[in-house]
Amino acid sequence: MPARPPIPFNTIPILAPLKAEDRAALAPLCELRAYEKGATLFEEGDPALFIHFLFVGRVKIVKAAPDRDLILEILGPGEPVGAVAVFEERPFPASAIALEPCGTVSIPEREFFRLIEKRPEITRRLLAGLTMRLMALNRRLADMTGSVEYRLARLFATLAERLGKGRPEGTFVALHLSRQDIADLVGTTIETAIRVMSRWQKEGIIETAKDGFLIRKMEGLREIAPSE
Amino acid sequence: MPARPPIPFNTIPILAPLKAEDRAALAPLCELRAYEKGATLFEEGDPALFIHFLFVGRVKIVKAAPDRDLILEILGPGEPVGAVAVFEERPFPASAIALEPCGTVSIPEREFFRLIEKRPEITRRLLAGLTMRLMALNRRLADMTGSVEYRLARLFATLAERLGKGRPEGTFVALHLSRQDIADLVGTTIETAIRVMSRWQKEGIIETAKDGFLIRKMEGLREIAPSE
DNA sequence: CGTCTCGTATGATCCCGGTCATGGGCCGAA
DNA sequence: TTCGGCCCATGACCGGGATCATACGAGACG
Repeated sequence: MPARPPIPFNTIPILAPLKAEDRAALAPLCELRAYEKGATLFEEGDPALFIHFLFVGRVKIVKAAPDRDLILEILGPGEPVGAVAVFEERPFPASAIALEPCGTVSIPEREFFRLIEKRPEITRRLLAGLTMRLMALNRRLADMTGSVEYRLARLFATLAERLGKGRPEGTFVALHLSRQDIADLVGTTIETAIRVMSRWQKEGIIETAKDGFLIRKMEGLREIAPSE
Repeated sequence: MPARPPIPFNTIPILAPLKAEDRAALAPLCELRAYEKGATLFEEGDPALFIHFLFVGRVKIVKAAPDRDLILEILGPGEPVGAVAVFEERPFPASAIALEPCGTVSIPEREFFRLIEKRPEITRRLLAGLTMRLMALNRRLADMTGSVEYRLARLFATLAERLGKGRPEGTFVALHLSRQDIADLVGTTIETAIRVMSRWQKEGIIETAKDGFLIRKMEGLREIAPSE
């Protein structure tokens, strides 16, 4: 067996509390995987044999809706991917696709169960993570009733909040999303997404860069979608 | 101190595994509460001081959206109400309103934490419940992109699945919902909800009774909303 | 170099569904 | 009985956004 790269436990909050002995026991059972941009980690309907933990890159969780698709969430480094499916012992209810080059630690389902059996605090962390996602989903569900422009404004407001960097010209969100992605996030068509984005571009509210978005006028967004 | 009615632990799956001694310790700290139809258990923004467990009746969880309201879920006997807010130590993110006369056992937040501290299997059950709700929400979110008729068909299909009784004339769902409730569930206005419902009535698909709905043609619903 | 594909952009058209208005049945209060 | 609410129902109107069609720039590749 060739030398294996070390598992980056410390970049994964849920696994960070593991002690050295746990890590040593777990490490040989994990797989380290790399995915290119656009690659599929798993597809809706696949059996959930592994739980994946992202340590680099971002992944979108996509559910195929009757007509068009919908992006349920975007996960970043440190987050578990496909945890609920593994926990429920069901096939994945949605697909996971790499938005950027990604790396995951993938733990076989059986090992994962043994792990949470042994370490209750992991369960606690999972619980905390799930409740947060539940509340976020609740919000999104409620937001889905507004206009497309409203939903888009919300989207960029929360993106800016979660991963925006302050800059002299405005707030920069270092995440490339195609117009199609944007449309899938707010549940609309690519054309309308494009229309709103180009209008905002003209109005100097937001600007699309090669590797992300520059929000020039946060107030512009806020007056479209008064944040609560 | 007057004699207190016994706490119906056994009707609440999450609390059922408690042993006699736990129950004896917990009982004096719980409150038994009764709510009339239409009464408010708690309102969006209230501090989450109690976690409630329903043992009779049904409750709707409503979030006030920018323009109209949206019913996030409908909870029945045995289910926890407001668990996530308590767990996150935040104010309730939505309101809970009794759809029918309801009874709850309400446990003070502190006692609840002490409980899950002591009994890890309760945490497990919570986790299982949350993941199920998460998956249900995911589905609903994806469904929100379809037409109103599609969403309504989905609504009644899942209602029939969850609490429908077989009858010679069709499937009966013993749950009274006003047109406004129906509209809030699928995120539309009362008028369109009424329109679709009366058309379906004419087409002999569904019928509104005093105390619920009678679905005469499940196939009628299925061909509008092919269930996965 | 052409051309093929992919993402972006924009206009024309049409329809679902939101809004406004009106009316009817039912029930409890005066 | 009459009045005032509340819920259900139906019609007229109009606008946001989906759909269809077309076009343009950029990178990939023979």
